[in-house]
Amino acid sequence: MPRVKQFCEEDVLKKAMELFWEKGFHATSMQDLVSHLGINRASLYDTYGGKEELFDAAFKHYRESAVGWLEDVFQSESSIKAGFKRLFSTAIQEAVTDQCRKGCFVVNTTTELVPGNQKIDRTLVEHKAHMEDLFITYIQRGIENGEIPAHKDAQEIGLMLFTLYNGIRVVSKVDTDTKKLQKVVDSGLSVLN
Amino acid sequence: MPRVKQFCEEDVLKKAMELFWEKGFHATSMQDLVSHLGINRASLYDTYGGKEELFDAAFKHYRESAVGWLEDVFQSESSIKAGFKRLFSTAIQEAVTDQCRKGCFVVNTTTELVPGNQKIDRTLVEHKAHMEDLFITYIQRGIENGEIPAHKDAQEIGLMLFTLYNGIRVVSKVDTDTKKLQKVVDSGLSVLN
DNA sequence: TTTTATTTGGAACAATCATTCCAATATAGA
DNA sequence: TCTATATTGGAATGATTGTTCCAAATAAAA
Repeated sequence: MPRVKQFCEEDVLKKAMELFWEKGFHATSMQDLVSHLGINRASLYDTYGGKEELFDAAFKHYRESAVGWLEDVFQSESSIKAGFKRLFSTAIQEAVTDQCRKGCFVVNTTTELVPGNQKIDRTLVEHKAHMEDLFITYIQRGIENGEIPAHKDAQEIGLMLFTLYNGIRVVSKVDTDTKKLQKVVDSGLSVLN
Repeated sequence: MPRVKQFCEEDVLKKAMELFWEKGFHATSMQDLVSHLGINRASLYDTYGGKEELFDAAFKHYRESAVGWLEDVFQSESSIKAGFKRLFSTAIQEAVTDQCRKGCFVVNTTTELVPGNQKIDRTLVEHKAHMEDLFITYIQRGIENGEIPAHKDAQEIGLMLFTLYNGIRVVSKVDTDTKKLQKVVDSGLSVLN
């Protein structure tokens, strides 16, 4: 009768996420996954269907935790500028620290799989819209409470900072010079003044 | 005795570049290349050695034409701001026009193959340094001739605009809304004032 | 314990991968 | 012409791809 999975699906997704994140969809083989997930090949197909579905699940896991974390940051920081500073400095620290140089899973997937199947395309469009909305709404809040000059265009600045964020995830894969990356952030955030 | 290639190597490189650019290294098969380059499989191996060497050659072809084009733009435009505007608006137009949504070959390669073999890593580091130098020197020129306020930090702005440029190449693969992309550019270029 | 559901290891599959080889053909210079 | 080099089509290589299947083992529910 009703039964419970004997392996921890969260752990499997986490490890699958790491693999796809580091090597990309095409360069990650099912053999890689079977070797590292700690789950049998048959169970893997039984649970997820196939490589593409497993990728979708792992990618979704990444996006949800990334968005959740960002919402936390934007909600918990005392000022709008502090929120953005923490967002960017975390990205820099992640890039400098991570030995694998994985970068951002969303950016990697965008450049590898777009344009691909419609499902991935739609997912990325929706995710981008959600992220932009978070950025813009957050800036709007800063304008309303007087932290950011009222004449500023929240959408314009929000879109720019989101784009810059994506750029940082790219360039920091090649060059992890913290000082240079910090200059990029300083210059970018100057639009908030 | 000395002999001349019977196929045009420039055309072959161009077509190989298009394929690798669009689909990436791993997703492009030798069969794809043989089918589209108009050159025989044996000749291909005879001339380049293998898939990786062919990729290197095609990637080099891209970088050289891209850098050459950028140098032209920066040299020919009347003002520094006009130079950057043309750089960015060309990127936007390319993103909006291209049905394949190829994006930027350098960005795609960075996210797909870093960290990979040392050769690619070194190539990307050198290319980034070269591009940043072009950006920074160009801004420095604007400061010296009075177009850009003297108190501005050329390196800081140059690094930021280069990073933003990379970001645009990413986000424009997902969303080709010209107005939004133009806002990103406007906001980014505001640091020159 | 018996029953039912889940996981396992491993074999097997057909397809595709990058690469090599070769005999035949074509093209150039002598 | 003759000779040397290039290019061709196609077969063959061995490795790896994603996927399916199955009998044995394991674990939970009855």
